[in-house]
Amino acid sequence: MSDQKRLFLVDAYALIFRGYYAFIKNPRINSKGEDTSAIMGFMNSLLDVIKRERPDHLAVCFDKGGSADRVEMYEEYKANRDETPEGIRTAIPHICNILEAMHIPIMVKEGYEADDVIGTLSRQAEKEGYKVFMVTPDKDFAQLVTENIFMYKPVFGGGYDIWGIPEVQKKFEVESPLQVIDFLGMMGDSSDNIPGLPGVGEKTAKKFITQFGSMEGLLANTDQLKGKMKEKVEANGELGLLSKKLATIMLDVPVTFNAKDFELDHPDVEKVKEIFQELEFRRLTDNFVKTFTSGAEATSGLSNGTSTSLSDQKSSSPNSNSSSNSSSAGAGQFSLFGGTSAPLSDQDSETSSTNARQTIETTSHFYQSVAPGMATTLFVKNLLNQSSVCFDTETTGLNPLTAELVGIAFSWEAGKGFYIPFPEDKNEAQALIETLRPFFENESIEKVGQNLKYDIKVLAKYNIKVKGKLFDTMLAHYLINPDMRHNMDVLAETYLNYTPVSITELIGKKGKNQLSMRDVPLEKQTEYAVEDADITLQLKEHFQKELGEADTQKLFDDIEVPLLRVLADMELEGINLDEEFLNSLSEDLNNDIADLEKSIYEAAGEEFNIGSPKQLGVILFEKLKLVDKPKKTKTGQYSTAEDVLSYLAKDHKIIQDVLDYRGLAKLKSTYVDALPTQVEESTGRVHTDYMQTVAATGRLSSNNPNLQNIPIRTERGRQVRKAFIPRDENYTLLAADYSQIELRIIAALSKETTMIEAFKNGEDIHASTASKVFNVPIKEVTREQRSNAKTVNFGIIYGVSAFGLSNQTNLSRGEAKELIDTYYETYPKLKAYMSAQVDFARDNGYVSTVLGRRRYLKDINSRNAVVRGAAERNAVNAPIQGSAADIIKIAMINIHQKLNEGNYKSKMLLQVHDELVFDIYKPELETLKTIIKTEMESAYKLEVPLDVEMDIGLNWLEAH
DNA sequence: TGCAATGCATA
DNA sequence: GTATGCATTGCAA
Repeated sequence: MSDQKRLFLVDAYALIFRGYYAFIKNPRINSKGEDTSAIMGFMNSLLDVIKRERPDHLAVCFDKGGSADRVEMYEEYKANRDETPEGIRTAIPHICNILEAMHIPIMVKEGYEADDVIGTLSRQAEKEGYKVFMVTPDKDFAQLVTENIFMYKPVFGGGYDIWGIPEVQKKFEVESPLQVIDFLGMMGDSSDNIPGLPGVGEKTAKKFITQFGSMEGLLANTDQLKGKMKEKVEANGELGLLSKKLATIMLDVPVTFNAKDFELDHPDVEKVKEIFQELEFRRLTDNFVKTFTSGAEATSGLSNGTSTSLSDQKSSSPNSNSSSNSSSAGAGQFSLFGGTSAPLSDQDSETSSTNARQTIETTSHFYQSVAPGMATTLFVKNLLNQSSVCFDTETTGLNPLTAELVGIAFSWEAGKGFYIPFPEDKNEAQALIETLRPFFENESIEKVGQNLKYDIKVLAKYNIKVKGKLFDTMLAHYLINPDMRHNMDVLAETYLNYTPVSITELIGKKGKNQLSMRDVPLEKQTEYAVEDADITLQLKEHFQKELGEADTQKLFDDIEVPLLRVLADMELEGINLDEEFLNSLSEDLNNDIADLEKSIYEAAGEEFNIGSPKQLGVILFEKLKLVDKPKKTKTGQYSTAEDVLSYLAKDHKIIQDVLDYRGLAKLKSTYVDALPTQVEESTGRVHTDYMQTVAATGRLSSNNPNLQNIPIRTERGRQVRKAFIPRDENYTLLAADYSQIELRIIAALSKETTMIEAFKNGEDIHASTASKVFNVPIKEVTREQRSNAKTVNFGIIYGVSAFGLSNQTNLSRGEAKELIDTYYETYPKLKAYMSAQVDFARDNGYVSTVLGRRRYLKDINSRNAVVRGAAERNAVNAPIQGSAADIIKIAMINIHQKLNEGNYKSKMLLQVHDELVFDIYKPELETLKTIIKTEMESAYKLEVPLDVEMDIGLNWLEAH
């Protein structure tokens, strides 16, 4: 019924708080020093609701004097609320004045909360045939929802959710909104200090509601519960019922809904303007006047007209502001580009006398969109005459497998660029990209971009191969300074003193209301996209010089840029996942986790959240007092980290159970349950994203999902690897990994002949080390000796200390020190090499890998021993880890090339630091085994041979 | 909602 | 002791 009268009831404090905190980082202070954030925030929300909904009836409800009844029931009710912030207390009188001037009724009742007032009024209005909307972000109100009463819930980033019965049912997993009370009662609410049932959180509460329907139902049927949970609930029945009462919104407050009073009529505009002016609200005054004068249609119509004519004016005379008398073909064609052109700023707006960063507003530029048809044809012709062009694709999302092209920006001259918008229709878009194919596939035009891997992947989906020389500014900067971040905004600010238009300005913050680039007006798209291309081009000029200075140029041309194409192919390829297998694994884990949970609760004597280190610490060390002097973390919590607990595990079953629980829970949530959700719908495979510029040592990293940390150490964990399977029955997985590559590198670099010989003779390096440091024949080395030697071998790579070593072994600090000393005596050159690295870093401020990849260590001369120590360990580790990364990158590039040249069906799928995984087409197996092994082992020549182990199998576990 | 702290998976 | 990414909890904004 569209003619049903609508009443809006506004939860004042909730909106005031929300508004206040929205400005918390940047509070609104007027010239009198008053903090007006809360008023501003609240008025914005109120006007927004009025403008959107044009309610017939509206009232604003406040709390007064807290809830006497609730405090009587439970003296700690809301006791942990902080005092109302100053900025909010001072706002209240102003808000009341404004509401009065707006002729909006203020509903309060001493001794009741706004919830109760709203609850009561909404029920009364419903009886009189109204549709009621409760304007509040507070989920507790869900209990009041009926067929005619709705929640009108503001969401972050703008807009509202309307919760009716179906939404509440879904959200809380209840049948009736009234069960929300039971839900809140069970789970409790820390902000209102409603205790709830101990040990019951959101998940358990939902389970109980489904099972028993209500708090009373639960309490009457505790015989159906088992173990500790049963005791716990039985013992706390009273508390449960009390919590439920506290959570219940009252419906019998002595207030009356009087339709006449609640009518939203014409406000005293002058009075409101006066108050706003006093508070120094300019925008809000305009907003208010627009909302309440001529009506919405007229207002928005007017503003549209204005903005259109404005932009017309600007685009009509683009050349007047164009930065340079652009050379060549470009200039002559402007008149043909019938599309919109981004506005150009006039320099007159007194640009920075300060050091303020330049922006699009303060810089002269010529950015233009190119219209379809003849203009585009001419544009492409011009494009093909260039020798180096920067381009940047704009798409509908971040996932290149699903993202559609919205436009492509081009720039080949600083301050100038063009934008080709793409139609939404797939066929038309494909037709348009075909006209650009000659450019992208031209071998002799250099392509410049920021994070080209992304653009290349997007274009690959349109069957476009990007050929020719590449210059990726992100990669360039990664080599110039690997420790910094490399996103374009930061680079522009650092190197060009320029702040680009932010993406959030265009499409909003991420979340519900984020727009797609497609929804952005063409003019804005053009500005944003061309600016990116322009800036990237300018950054290239900057970085090109810096690259030339060291081996960095070679690293860039021979390693990182070629690798970018390899990674793009691997990511597009993805890997096949056996989802059914993971699902069954998940069920097994579930059962085992439940068993452990039960056993832990029994030992603890109560239920708690095992996943919370905080709660666990209290149970273990305060309640059970398992240790005299528990170790604390730096924040003062009890440490429940693995190494601490495993030390205690043999004495206390509960600790072993906790460790097992953690292991299984981690396994389930991070791998078994998460991986199937990462399968890409369009390909049916899992596509990780390799980050080429995050690891300061030169390694790759993998995310969404991370396929470089799939478990292998524990029996249970490694089962996950069974889920990674070949493409189909014609394929098999092959894993090839470098054996001991880091130790081989350190042996070679240090020229430690003893160790080099051991590698040359193909000895078990850890046993060999043990035999030497413990002075026993290699055949007589014990398991423990080998294990300790292994730990030291690895420790060396990381920069050992006696402390660290004794922590990792069963050796005492003294024994550890002795072992390290003997180790250095055995391998004196190794020791010398390490010192030399540190000295080099001290003198030069950096260390480098075999290929000259640098890592700068600014703390190497720090007076702080801890900080300096860390830098010294980096000085030792970075060349080792980084050289290994260099070597496998070379191997990847060469193998990729061989696979392409030979037109093999087999594909390289994954890289895990020292391992490569392939989908091998069975008929190609023998040939490729040779190629892969050869390429990996000969990727880089060291004095120590590189050794690669390979295996094949029906899944990644078997292949390893 | 977003962030810090904690813990844990890999090489 | 090196290098990462991510799930969860609990609190702040």
